[in-house]
Amino acid sequence: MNPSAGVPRITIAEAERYTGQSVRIAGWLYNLRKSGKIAFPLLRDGTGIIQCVAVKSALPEETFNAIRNLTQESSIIVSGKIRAEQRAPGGFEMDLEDIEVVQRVPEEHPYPITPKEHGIEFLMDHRHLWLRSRRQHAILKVRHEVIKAIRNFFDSNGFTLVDTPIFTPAACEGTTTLFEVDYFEDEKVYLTQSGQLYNEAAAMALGKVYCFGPTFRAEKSKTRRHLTEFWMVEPEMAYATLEDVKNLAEALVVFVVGRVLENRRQELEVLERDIAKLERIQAPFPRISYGQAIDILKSKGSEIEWGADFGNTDETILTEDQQRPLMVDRFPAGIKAFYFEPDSEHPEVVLGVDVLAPEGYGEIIGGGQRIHNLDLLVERLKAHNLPPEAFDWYLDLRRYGTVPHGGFGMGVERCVAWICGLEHVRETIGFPRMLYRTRP
RNA sequence: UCCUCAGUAGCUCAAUGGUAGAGCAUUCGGCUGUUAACCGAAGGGUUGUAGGUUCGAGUCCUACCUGAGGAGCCA
Repeated sequence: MNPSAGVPRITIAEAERYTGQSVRIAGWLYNLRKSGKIAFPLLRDGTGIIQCVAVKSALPEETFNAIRNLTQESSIIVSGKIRAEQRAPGGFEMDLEDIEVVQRVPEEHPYPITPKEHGIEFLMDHRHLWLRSRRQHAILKVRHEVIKAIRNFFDSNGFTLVDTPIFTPAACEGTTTLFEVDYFEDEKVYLTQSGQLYNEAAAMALGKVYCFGPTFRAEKSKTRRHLTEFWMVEPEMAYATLEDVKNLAEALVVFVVGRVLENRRQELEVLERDIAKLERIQAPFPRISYGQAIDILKSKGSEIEWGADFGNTDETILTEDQQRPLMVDRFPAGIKAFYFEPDSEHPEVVLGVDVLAPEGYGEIIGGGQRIHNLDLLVERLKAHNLPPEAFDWYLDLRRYGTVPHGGFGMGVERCVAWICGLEHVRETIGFPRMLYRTRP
């Protein structure tokens, strides 16, 4: 009979509430410090880390030896009494009374990720184990909070979730390279790069909608800001103008950052994020036009000319002295997708907006107002060398009760990388898919 | 796709063209309050691959492979 069988099982996050009580905790050995007659196993269980104390004189010899001989990441269930302790990290520790070793990691194959430094190649090869580290744990918790906040924001602001297809015929926008997939006999489909076109149809049915799912880009981008598979949330609103889109994007970013500050402060501290910088993320965000951005870039020494898209260094220059995200709108038609509504006062620019995160994190949001006039849309399709017959259903939306409408897409990984203050988006998702990495 | 850099013990890194080393990890021994614990000892290597230069190559040259950073493209 296990003497601790009747003891309540708790998580480390709840430990403080059980001070003075005997409990059981199931987890993994994070680290073990030991001397001849006392040992300090650190246990993690996914909710936190707690230090246990095993004293030789207080335990059966068999139990003490089992603890002393534990290896890193062995799965164990411990029981003992929770006690406040100044010397323990976190302020609480468990006086160990009994231990059940679920699996002892054999020393012939010790846990590869030691408490010392590792290179990125090694860590990425061991991503399935790396997730157990304190830092990766914190990032995934923040990611979850960001996603939860996004859904809360839209759900409580009158939006309906309408999932859009992953398999799509041909190009959505005709710009980026897509992943091609065999679809039964003789047919090719492509992995989605955006749900926007479908969202436009859904918005005409439900008013305000959003889709939230994975997005695929077959671009051979090899930078700290790119994944081949990433998550994007895309709201779309009927009867909306560029101004409405900008206000929505601003409100979303403020809300998401606020939620992370409210619920994930501890994780931000693990990540050593400068929290003061996040606390400054309040409306209103600075708003400039593309033309003003070009003037600023030129005044700061950039070679850029009107009509060109921003490079990464341009984005950095624009945001380097910004404390809040920067909104840039009214881009030349030539550098944006076919569906952007032209500015009625300046037809050479379109009503698109990009939101650039501070601290050099680049574009986290892109969107704008869509063309609602049928003839203009057909004209733009032709100008972009896209076959109008491939967009028959999309053009229908302009035949049956067309209205001004718009929306945007926000990249979750870039957003999480910015909020967490990470060097690279590859750490913001459980198992990143990149140009030269699809395992594990 | 292009440019740059790197590849040495399980991991992180040293080594003037001249006997391949250290810390961590692992094993053994010591230690009753440790904080990436500490102290002592041991085992652990076809220096990414294939050629070449040289009396002699981890080091120099060529090609290739793998990875990283950046550019372009994009969220």
